[in-house]
Amino acid sequence: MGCAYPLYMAPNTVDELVAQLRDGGSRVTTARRLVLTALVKGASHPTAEELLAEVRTLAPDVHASTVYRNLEELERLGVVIHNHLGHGAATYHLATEAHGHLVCEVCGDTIEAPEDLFEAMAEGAQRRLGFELRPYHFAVLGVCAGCAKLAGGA
Amino acid sequence: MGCAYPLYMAPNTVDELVAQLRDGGSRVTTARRLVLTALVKGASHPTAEELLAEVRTLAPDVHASTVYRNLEELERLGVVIHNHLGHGAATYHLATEAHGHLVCEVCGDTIEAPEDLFEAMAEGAQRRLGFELRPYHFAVLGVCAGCAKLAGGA
DNA sequence: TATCAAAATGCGACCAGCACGCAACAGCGT
DNA sequence: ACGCTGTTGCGTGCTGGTCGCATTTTGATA
Repeated sequence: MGCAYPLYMAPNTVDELVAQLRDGGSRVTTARRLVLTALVKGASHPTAEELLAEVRTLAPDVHASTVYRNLEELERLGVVIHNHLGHGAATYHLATEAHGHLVCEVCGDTIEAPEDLFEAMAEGAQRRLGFELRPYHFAVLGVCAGCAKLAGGA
Repeated sequence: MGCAYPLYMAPNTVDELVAQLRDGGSRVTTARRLVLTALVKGASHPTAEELLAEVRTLAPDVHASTVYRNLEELERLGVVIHNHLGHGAATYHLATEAHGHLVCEVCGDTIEAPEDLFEAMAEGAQRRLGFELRPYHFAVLGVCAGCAKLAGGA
């Protein structure tokens, strides 16, 4: 899997991401550039389908499988990361924006977890089970403050 | 894969689970009884499909959708719980055996997490974000001791 | 023990999300 | 500008699961 490690602090313009593509030996195509553009400019946790829609606003003939394959390739190159925020489609973002997610099971809201939230657990899992946590790939679910209040009050 | 965790010896006989069904106002059918039997006697984290196969060894005509609907109903009654151990199909177990899961992204092995592993994180999420963790529904992924050793050595 | 409404089942159609094989096309080193 | 080879569009297929509907079964009541 992994190639290069995600940089800390990448300016992440489309041009720079394109350069990463070239460095990785991949070709730069219209569809690919548009996928990257959508990732840079679009909403924060887009699904493949949302990215496709975004891409199609500029290039209506791009096919869904192209987006899937591009995302796969971009992930192989360490440019993007996908994660699973509960049921349903995977979501994507730039690798430089890696972070854990807390997802509310009630309202579906996604909170980006503070860096250090997983630390104690990661340390415990490592020490006690030899298990190296990767808490970014799958979200941790629960109930957000707002929904907990509603449920408690009702 | 050996799981055999010392649960608190829940007296989950099929008969008792059937009684829970009756108490909940549901009817007791052959298919339902067989699903419960498969959950009690079968492997530790069966998917719906595996349960179906198990059920069909005794009642070959049971339909997949029946198993899905039964699992849904059993969950509604609080008899079973499903969780997601990474990609692929959901897995089911009796509600009395609720526990978190650590799943190895490399070999797919499932470790049942010690009760207290999530405590610090749950406390932190609660205090800092008002987020009430429910770490049981979705597994936390990572790399198990064996696979980490292989990767490190190689 | 027979009756009967409601619940559950079998069956197939259908859905989302995604992977894949293949022929045509296009990027880019030369 | 050429040609190798990576990429695309398109259709097809797969897994995991849901839904509508006609038929069967359950279990409360008579």
